[in-house]
Amino acid sequence: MAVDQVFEALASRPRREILAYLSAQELTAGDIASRFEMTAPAISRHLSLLEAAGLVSSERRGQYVFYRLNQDSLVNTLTGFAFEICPAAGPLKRESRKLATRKGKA
Amino acid sequence: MAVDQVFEALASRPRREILAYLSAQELTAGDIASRFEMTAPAISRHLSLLEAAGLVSSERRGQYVFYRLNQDSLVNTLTGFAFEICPAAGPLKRESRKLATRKGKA
DNA sequence: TAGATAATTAACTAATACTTTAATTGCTTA
DNA sequence: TAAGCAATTAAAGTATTAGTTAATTATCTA
Repeated sequence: MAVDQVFEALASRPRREILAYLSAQELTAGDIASRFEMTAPAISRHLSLLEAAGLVSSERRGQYVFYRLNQDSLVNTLTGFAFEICPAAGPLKRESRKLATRKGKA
Repeated sequence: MAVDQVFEALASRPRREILAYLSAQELTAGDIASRFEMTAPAISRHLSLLEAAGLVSSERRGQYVFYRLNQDSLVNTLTGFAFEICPAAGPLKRESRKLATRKGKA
């Protein structure tokens, strides 16, 4: 099950920070590495893990490898799990109401 | 930040299964242990970790210690993170629509 | 083609996490 | 108070993870 890999991938602050960086824009492996106090190989491993979990995708363009976030994968897994554990409770419902409202306004 | 502990806690299949069991009803440590092929001390450690992360609460009643799920804590953290990474995207929005619809019907 | 840059893989070390058995604590009841 | 069950804590071993440096692969450019 991919859920295992996703939660494993998320159990690391630097990996979650990488996802946050990628939420704004796609970045090269080097771009990402430069944002951390860690060597490039270490970042490369984190990226492999995130990709294996299906949370990011990579594409080589010339010398560079660009990484981008797979939003759906992340959101599907997290909300899927949240709904499994507590079907329709609390803050998520509130969030949804907010979203629904915004949609109504748009 | 509690987020670290929550994601750490979720990075374990048995711990996620414990949460799933607790989503239906509160259970004693022994009840939970009996559902796994693992010794009681091992389960006890998993429970401690879940409690430290704020995902469950425990209460001793006589000989027994009852555990229950802290739904809000789980949902808050997961949706908080999901929204941080992708503000209003995809399946969560769909989920919310579904919820909003159900609410309309109720 | 040779040299330089980007990125990954390999090999190794250090730190963490998981599980087990054994010992301990808390509560109940005969 | 002693015996017994529930649960946790302690101690110890094993395995996994995260990080480093060194070597390798891929691409670009002079």
